[in-house]
Amino acid sequence: MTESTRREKLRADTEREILACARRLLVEDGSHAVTLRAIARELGITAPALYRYYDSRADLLRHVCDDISADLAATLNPQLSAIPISQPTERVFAVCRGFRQWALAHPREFTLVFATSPEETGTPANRPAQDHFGRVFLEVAGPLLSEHKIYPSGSLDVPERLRGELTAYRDDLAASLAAAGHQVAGEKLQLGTIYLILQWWARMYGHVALEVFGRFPFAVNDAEPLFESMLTELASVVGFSS
Amino acid sequence: MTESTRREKLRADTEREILACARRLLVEDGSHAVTLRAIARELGITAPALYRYYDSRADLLRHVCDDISADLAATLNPQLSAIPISQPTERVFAVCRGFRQWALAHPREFTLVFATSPEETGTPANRPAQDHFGRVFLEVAGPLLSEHKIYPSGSLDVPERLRGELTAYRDDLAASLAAAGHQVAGEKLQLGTIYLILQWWARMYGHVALEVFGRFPFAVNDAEPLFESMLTELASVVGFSS
DNA sequence: GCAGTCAGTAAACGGTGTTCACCCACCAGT
DNA sequence: ACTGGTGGGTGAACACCGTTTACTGACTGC
Repeated sequence: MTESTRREKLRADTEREILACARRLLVEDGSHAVTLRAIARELGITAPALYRYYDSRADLLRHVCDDISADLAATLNPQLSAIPISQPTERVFAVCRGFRQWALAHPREFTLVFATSPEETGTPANRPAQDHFGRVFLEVAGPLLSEHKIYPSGSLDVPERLRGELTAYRDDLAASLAAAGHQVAGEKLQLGTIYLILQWWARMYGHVALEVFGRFPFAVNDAEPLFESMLTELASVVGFSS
Repeated sequence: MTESTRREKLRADTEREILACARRLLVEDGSHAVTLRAIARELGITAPALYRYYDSRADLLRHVCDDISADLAATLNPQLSAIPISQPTERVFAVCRGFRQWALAHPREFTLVFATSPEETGTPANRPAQDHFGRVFLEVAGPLLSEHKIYPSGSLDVPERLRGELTAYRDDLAASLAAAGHQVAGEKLQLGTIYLILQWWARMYGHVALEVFGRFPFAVNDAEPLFESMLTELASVVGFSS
């Protein structure tokens, strides 16, 4: 952002150019087409020059991932702002629908960011990667679920073995929400809430991934009704009729 | 199976050797290591010789996929046979648990078969690929859900726009079940049942994929309780307490 | 025995990621 | 204004890769 010297400005420029070119190649021809030589060719430089900017192809792909998830968050946030905070359910729905729409419209980006095993890109455990989206999702789902402090309707207790990890995550989430301005009364974020968020995320992820990959057990031409009914069902689990 | 001539026997042998070698490379070093030259090197032949067996690397990978899902089915079926047909719920649970266990024990195989976008492997739309598993799952879930002819507890009607596709799939499934010996009274396979199976599959897939990829929104060391509670919840949706 | 089939080979083409030595425009300091 | 260093970019090279081509040579069916 704050490039003072002339050199730094130029460097930042070509860095942006590299990422943009990589994204274009990814979108148009798939991740296998994101090639150091292809990028260099397009920028009018040679492949080894790219090593001044990234340690390796894997490193470059990792940055492309970050770039993509930042874009995803930038797409979701405006849709979110259009819905008043007083309608948290609608906000969560907006995020979910937005995520699905984005994934369908950007299948290759989705695949790279959300459906590539960490080892393929050489991702070291906990990259921020999809965290940009995770934050958006959690910052919406968190308030929704915490403000109405609802336990799963099924009266499910949180499995004993999960309590420890869920507790750690609750603290992490609470801190992140506080840092973002949202004030959530600490105790309102119950473990059951965290538990629900996890299940919600797994379910939405499953649907979207299957739809993007066309891996439903039979050819589904239009999975939107399936998605919508999942949303209303999820909402009803939390205690809303939609 | 039935190789009559000597030549055919030899050919089938080296074909098995190729697949075995490819699988080993996949498991040990990831799919990027499954290389025609590496396979040839290991078999003591040269790379172009492999073209006598497969049209291309993509074609070979496709056969590896089939090999893997056949193995998956072979792993699941015995676990299944150990549970009497009179306990369909336990049978479905066994398949689900077996699938998760297999995926965790074979992350790279899982990734290749279940989480690779069709275009990467050049898969032409509807490969049997994961169908081997799909069949096992459906042949268990189908009877369970049809015999007890339960609608989703949430009283959800099947979305109008899905009825057509669900109907087509019901007929397909019924035919496949009949072919496998299971006799399912046609009308018992209600659309709501098919609908449930779809959601069940999406949910299980989502959980397993997230777990294999380590993409839960926070570091979950042991997701088994999460998985188990999902199973009991799914069962309760169908009307059983477990 | 002969002709044909077919697994396997060698060589080549164009592509890849990555490393190395080098060049040279620019910038800071005297 | 000269100088020395920093750093973006180059060219050649290495070791791979998938794939095609023309060719060999052993086995097979007649």
